[in-house]
Amino acid sequence: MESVLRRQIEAIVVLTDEEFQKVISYFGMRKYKKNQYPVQAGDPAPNDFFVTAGLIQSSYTDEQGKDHIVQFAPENWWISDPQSYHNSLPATLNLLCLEDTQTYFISLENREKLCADLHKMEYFFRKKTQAGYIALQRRIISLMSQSAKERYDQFIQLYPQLLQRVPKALIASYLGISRETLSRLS
Amino acid sequence: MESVLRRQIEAIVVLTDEEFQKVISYFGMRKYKKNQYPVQAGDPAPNDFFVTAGLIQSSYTDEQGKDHIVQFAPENWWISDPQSYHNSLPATLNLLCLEDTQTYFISLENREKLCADLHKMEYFFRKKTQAGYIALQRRIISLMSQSAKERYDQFIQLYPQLLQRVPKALIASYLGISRETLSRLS
DNA sequence: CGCGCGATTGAGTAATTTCAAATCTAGTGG
DNA sequence: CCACTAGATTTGAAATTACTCAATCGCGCG
Repeated sequence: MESVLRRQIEAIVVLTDEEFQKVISYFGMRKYKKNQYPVQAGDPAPNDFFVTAGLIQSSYTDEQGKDHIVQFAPENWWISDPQSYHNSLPATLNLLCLEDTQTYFISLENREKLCADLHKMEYFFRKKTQAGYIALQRRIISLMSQSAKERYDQFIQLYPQLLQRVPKALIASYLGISRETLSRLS
Repeated sequence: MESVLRRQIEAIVVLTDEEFQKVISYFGMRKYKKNQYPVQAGDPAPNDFFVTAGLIQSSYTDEQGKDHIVQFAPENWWISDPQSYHNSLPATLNLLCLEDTQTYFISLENREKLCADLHKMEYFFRKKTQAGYIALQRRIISLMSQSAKERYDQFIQLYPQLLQRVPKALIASYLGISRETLSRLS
């Protein structure tokens, strides 16, 4: 399963075996059962997770108690509460496993050490965050310019595999619409 | 005006005078008049702009011809079409100067050279992009969980100075609501 | 068989949009 | 100093979109 992480990194920077051993030494590995919470709002959120198997979601619970899905992270995705993680603040999001899940995780401290230690990894994280930034900007534009149906159709195009794995109510929440409205989209 | 850029960078990494001279050598400087377009959709978008004076907005024009403001960049802000910039693709956004504006800009090629040349600057850009990612995630949560009025109130809290400088119709567009609706929020 | 979860359907309601018209305001030239 | 204009903002009224609440349906599993 380390190989999944290695493949992810080597899509951006090539590593020698020794370098990858160094990289992996900064990570921890942890498995979760379905319905476990890797991070709970209010608690510390010291880790950024790379999912090698299973599925995690992050969500925000608003003042009215309504849940809003921020992200789904199946295999090969990274997930955290970035605000809490990067600023060492209590979590504002919940991370919840929607399936039995295996993760490699890295603390902020170790991430910084790793970046200082191996310049390639600083490049990797810079590129990865850039790509994430672009994706979020596209999502904002989508929320502002597209109807519920258009957003749903786009979601199907982008993440067909998630349709099978995630209850529609959660997809609706991710898209910013009610489960009933999503159900009525033909 | 270089000093504005230097202050921005030194909020994150400390530079010697020689290091800053090296940094600035990778940037260009350019002034724009109000209503000029530093980037136009369809054209190349080879530069990331740091605004030292004035105000630039980025916006997306949808299929119905409706404009959606993605970002405002007053002094001390960075702005670009990140998707086009980082992937060397034709612009999908427009950057428009809302005031006479002075910028320092850097091409993707120079940014990469600078990061390779001066490790501190790779750190700077990594941290900067991280902060941007967090801000966008907060904006997504805001769009999904808050009413028009709540978003407007939050905008006033976050950017009181922009209220004076930007027409309400553009703020409405940034918030994802119509100008009429914003006008009706007391 | 019956439970429980997820998905659907119906009806009424709330928020926001659209289109149109009116009003306000700052800057300009006479 | 005033009239005028262009841009910005506000207001009104109808239409649309999506939400909420409630009830029903479907189905896999013990």
